Amino acid sequence: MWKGESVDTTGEQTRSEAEQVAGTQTITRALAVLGVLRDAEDDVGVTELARALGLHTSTTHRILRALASARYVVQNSQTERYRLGREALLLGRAASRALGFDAALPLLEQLAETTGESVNLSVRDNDDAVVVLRVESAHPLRFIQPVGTRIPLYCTSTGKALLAFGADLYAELAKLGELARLTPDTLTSPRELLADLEQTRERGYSVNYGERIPGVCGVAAPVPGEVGLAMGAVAVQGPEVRMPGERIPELGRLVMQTATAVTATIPSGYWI
Amino acid sequence: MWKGESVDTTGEQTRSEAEQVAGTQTITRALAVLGVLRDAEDDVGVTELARALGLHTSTTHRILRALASARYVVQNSQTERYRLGREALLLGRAASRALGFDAALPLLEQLAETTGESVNLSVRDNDDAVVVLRVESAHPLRFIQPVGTRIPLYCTSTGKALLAFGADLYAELAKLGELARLTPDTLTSPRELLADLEQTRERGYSVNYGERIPGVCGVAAPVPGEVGLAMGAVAVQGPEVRMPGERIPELGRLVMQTATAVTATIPSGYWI
DNA sequence: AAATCCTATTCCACTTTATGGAATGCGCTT
DNA sequence: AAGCGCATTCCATAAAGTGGAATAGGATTT
Repeated sequence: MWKGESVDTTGEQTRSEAEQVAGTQTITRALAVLGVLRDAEDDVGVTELARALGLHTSTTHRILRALASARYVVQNSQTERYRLGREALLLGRAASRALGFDAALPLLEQLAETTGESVNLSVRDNDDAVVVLRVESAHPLRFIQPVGTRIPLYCTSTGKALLAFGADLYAELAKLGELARLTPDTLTSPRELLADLEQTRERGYSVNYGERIPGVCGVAAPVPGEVGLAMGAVAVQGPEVRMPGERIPELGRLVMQTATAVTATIPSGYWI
Repeated sequence: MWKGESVDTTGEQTRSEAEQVAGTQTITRALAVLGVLRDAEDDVGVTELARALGLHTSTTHRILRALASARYVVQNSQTERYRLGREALLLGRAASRALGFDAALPLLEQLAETTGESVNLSVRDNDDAVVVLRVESAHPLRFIQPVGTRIPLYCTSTGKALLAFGADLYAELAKLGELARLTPDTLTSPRELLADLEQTRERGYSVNYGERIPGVCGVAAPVPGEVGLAMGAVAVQGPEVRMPGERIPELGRLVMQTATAVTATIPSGYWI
């Protein structure tokens, strides 16, 4: 039944995620359902959800009912489709407090005020970084990156800070694969990137000058964890016009200062 | 085994919650674990968690491993205890967006600025209300109520708005039980409360003048849902000194206006 | 310093629980 | 009017989670 000799279209891409943890299939599936809902732009139907995860509609429906009865998801009474619910919201608030992000926010706010630019805190997530906390610049022209945004490692200040101050730099570089050219300034050769990362290590902060999005710059510093490796990164981002070359060292200094301060707000013994 | 002839201390209080949804025991248990972690002040150990839920440590541990491998919880490397993790945070952000709270926030912010007082949006949750969105007053002396706070129905502006504009007023009143006297101004008789609620219905907004906490006042209006009943309430809260009697009608008008505007931001077809 | 207690964690036979094939009913399109 | 796609329900099957028991480590007590 599980091998699925009758079903041929689905049940192939799911394997890699689902087989991570043995003995807890149901929970893993439920969390996968929440994950799809999290990334969905709009409401999702049972069939659509089942297809995305390679599950049966029957199974998916049962999972959704469990989640709905706990109010982690809500069902649209008209379309019968689902989206995240109230309890998911409250869980997030509690997590923000538990992980010390509530305490880190004022530090980011101060950095945003001092520099006048958007500030965010990101952490590593598999092959990307993901924004977990942010403060927006007050300028009409500002850089926006909502919480939850996934950003590539090789062409962003945040990503380069995580790489440069993470474990196993060379292994990481080998894993990156092709460095797609996103702008004329993107570092597309491993050699160039390595040189940039070594410079980042020396300086203590990373710089991105339009390598991912033309006209957008960033300066980032690692948030040191228990063993000294980066467990996250604080970045200041804004348009090139407001971040001329001569301003970078000062921004670097400020970002490093904030990143170090953020460490103290994050409960020790954890690796977010 | 499930009846537990050997185990006698646990497994009694759990029944009521766990038996709600049939066919999804595992998920319900996992969500219950998340719920305990959500409400916990500090990190929680496996045994403690198991005891709180009437589960076996073995089961609890397996659930935690599943949640941890999806990063919904993290384990302290030193104490081996657990707390909420990064994915819980991101889920909350997505839920906030999906439920339209991101859109409602600016409306509350404007009300907070206009009135100078703390503002929150709350929804009904079983026998209480729960704060889902809030904006704090800028005053040094301000009323603070973090998101997730549970507040009683009978002695708060929010709660009275939910009661007065909810379904089945008389059934609700009967369910309330004893109206504990929290302050000299608490309405402790059903008769008084009913009169207040009827007045609330006529006015369109509810008023709490130190009925729960001495010196703290609130004015709240219902957020009308699809069928006209309150699906939530917007409240302005502050110290008595800044909210004299003659200011109440104006506050009521503003709160009603905001509450109505909030309705438009919440996706239709849902009942948060 | 040994003993005791209380942890988190692992293992594995058992059986409860989730599974998914099939069927239903509804609404929309062909 | 038939056909499709959807959410939903049912139920025999077996796979998955369960929990008793055992292990190992740390902290506190004797």
